[in-house]
Amino acid sequence: MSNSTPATIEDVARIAEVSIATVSRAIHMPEKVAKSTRLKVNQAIALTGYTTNAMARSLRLGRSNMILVVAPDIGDPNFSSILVGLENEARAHGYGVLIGHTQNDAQRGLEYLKFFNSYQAAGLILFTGILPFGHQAATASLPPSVGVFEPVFNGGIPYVGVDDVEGARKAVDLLISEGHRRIAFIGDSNTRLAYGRRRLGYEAGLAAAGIPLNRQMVLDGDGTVESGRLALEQLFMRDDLPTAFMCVNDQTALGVTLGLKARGYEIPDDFSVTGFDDVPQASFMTPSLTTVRQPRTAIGKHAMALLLDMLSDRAAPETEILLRPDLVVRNSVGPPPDGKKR
Amino acid sequence: MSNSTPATIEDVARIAEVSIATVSRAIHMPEKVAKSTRLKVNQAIALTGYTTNAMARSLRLGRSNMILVVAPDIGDPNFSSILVGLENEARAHGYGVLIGHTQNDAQRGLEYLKFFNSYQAAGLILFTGILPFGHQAATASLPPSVGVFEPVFNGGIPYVGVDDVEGARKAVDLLISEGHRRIAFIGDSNTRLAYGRRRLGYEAGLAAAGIPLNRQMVLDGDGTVESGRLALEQLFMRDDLPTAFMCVNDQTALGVTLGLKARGYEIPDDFSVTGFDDVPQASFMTPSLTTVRQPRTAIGKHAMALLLDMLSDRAAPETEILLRPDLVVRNSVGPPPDGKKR
DNA sequence: CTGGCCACTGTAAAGGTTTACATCATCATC
DNA sequence: GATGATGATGTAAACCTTTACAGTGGCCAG
Repeated sequence: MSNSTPATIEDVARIAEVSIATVSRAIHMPEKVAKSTRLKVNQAIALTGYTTNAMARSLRLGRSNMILVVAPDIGDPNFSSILVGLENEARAHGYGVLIGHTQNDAQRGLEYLKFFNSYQAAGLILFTGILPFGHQAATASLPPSVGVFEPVFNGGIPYVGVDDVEGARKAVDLLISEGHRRIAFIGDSNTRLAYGRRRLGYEAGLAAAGIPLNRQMVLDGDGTVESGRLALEQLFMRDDLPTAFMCVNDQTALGVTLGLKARGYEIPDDFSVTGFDDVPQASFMTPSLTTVRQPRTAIGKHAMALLLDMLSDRAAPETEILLRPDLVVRNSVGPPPDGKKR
Repeated sequence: MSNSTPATIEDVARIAEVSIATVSRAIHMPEKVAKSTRLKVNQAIALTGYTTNAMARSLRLGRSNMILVVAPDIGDPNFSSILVGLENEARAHGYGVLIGHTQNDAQRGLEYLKFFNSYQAAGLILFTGILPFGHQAATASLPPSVGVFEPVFNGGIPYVGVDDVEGARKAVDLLISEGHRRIAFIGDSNTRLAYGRRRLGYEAGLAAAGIPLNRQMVLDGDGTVESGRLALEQLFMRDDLPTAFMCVNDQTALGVTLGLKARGYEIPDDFSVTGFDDVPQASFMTPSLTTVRQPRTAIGKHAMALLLDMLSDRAAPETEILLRPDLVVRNSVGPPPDGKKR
C-alpha cells in the first residue's frame, strides 16, 4: 500500500486491468469512460493512494498549476491577510501558490520572471504598482497577470482593489457630518495611483457639502509616518489650521497623531484624524484610529478568482474590480472644538 | 531572440554545436567540461535566454526545487516576517517557496501532504506545533521537515526557534530588578511546548533571586486575549495580588492590560506587565508593551538553511536551533507601587 | 447481410531533462 | 609502436503524463 516509491498511473492501470490512457481519462474526462471501468479505476486509485505527478503533467501540458505571487515586501502585515484570500481560492481550484518578494529591486524582479518561466507557472499576481521587471521585460509579452490593491502602471493589467474614491468619500463625509469644514488632506502624491483616487474622493466630498477646495489644505506626502509629521509641521507654520486631518493612509495618520501629541494636543478634542487601510495597528493606537478598511481577504479571493477565470479564458477579463470599503469608526474623530454638536 | 516558445536545451546545443548532454553538464558540472566548450555553451545560453524547464528537470530527478511551507494561519502577522527569512534563504539557493495554511483542519493538512507528493517538493517547513496531518500520515515516513517557532509534537523533527527559557528569564529578571517580588505567571498550559519552557524561565528567575515559587501565582491560559482577562479575574477574587504580571505571550498581556484598565488601574504605576513575542501591535499598545522579541526573520532564515542542509545531507541535522531572544523594554514595566526605587 | 455509426479502449508519441554507458582522441609509458 | 589511462563528448534510455489516432465490438438501418 504505502510503498517506498509513489504509485504511478501505470500501477493503477495494472490493478484496474485497463490501459494508462483509460486511467487518465477516468480522472480528467470521466464522462468518456464506461461506468464500470470508472469504478475499477477509482478503486485502484484508492488502493494505491495514487496522486498525479504534477511535474510530469506540467511537462506534458507545457503549463503548471502554480500561481506566482510577487510582492515588494512579503513582510508587510497587510500582505498576509490578502494571501489568505489568494491561497484559499487557488487551493479550491487545485492551484498552488508560489511566493516571491522583490524588495523593489528590478534585478530580483527579473529573476522571478525567469523563475516563472522555469516553473511554467500559469499566472502571476502582482502587488506592485509598477511592473517589478525592468523595461525590457515590460515590453515583452507578459503572462496572464492580475494586480492587487492598486493598478499596475505600465501594462494593461486588470486589477482588484478597493474603491478608493468611495472610501475617501466616506471618511470625509464623516468629518463633515461631525461639523468640520476645514479639513486637510495629507499625502497628495503621484507615487501611487490609489492616492490620487483618494484625493478625488476628498474633493468630491467637499464639493457635495458646498465647501470650496482650499489648495493650502492639500499637502504632499508619500505615505510614510515621517511624511505625516512633516506635513503637520508645514501646516503649523501658517495661520489657518484645519480642524481635521484626513490622511492618505494609516502610516501618515500615525505621523500626524504623534506630531499633534508632541505639541500637546488632544485627539479628538482638539483635532480629528482619519486614516486609510485599517492596518492591524490602527486599533491599538491611542486614540484608536478611525479609518477606511480594505477588505483584504476578499480582495485576495477576487484577484485569484479573476486570474483563474482569465486562464480558462471564458469571457474577456474585466479591467478593474473595485470592492466596497467600509468605514471603521473608532475614537480619533469628534466634532471640531468650536462645533455645535457637543 | 524572444521567440514564442521558450528555448530548450536542444536549441542551446544546436547553437553551441554540442550535444544536449554537454549543455546539461556545462550547467550542472562545469568542471567536467572543457573550458572552450563551456564558453560556447554559455554564449548560446545568453543568446537564447534559455532557462531550464524545472518541470522536466523535476520529473527526471524525481524531486523538485520547491519547499512547502505550511502554517495553521498565514494571516497571522507573525507569519509574514518569518516568511521573509524563509523566502530569502530559499531563493538564494535556487529554491522556490510554496505556501499553504491548514486552519487547524486535519483534512486540509492531509490535502497538503498529497500536494507535497504531487509536486515532489523537496522539503517541508512546519509552523504547527502538531503535525497537520492525521495520525495515519504521522506514522508513515515524513519528508525532510523543519519546525519553526516551536517544537513539533509527534515526530523527531528538528526545529528552529527562540530560547524560550532565556527569554522568559530576561523578562522576569527585569521585573525583579525593578523591585517586584510578587510576580504572577499567566498562561500556563500544555497546548504549546513553548509555553512550558517560558514557565521554566520564570521559575528559574525566581529561584535565582531567592523568591519561593507560589503556585497561586501561576495561572492557566491558552494564549488568547480572553485568557488574560480571565486569569486576572481569578486573581482579583483572592486577597494577595501580585505587583507584576508576566504573560506567556503578547495576546495574554493585552488581555491583562485591558482588564486592569477596566478596573481603573494605571500601568506601570499600579501594576507592571510583560509579554512575549513582540507582535507588531505591541509598540502601539498604551502603554507600549515591554516584551521579548522573537527574531522572526532570522528564525526563518535559519530554518530554511537547516532544511536545505538536510537535503544535501551533509552532517546529521541538529535537532534544535535556539536563537537568542532580546528583551524590548518599553513602558509597561516600572517599580512596584511600594517599591524603594522610585 | 452489409455498411456505418457509436461508445469505449488501447497504442504510441511527445514533452525537456539528466546520466549511465559508450566512444573517441590524446598522451604518457615501456 | 603497442598499451592503457585520462579527459571530453555523444547516444540513448528513463522519468510520468496526456492525447491524437487507431482499433474493437455492438447495434441499427437499409
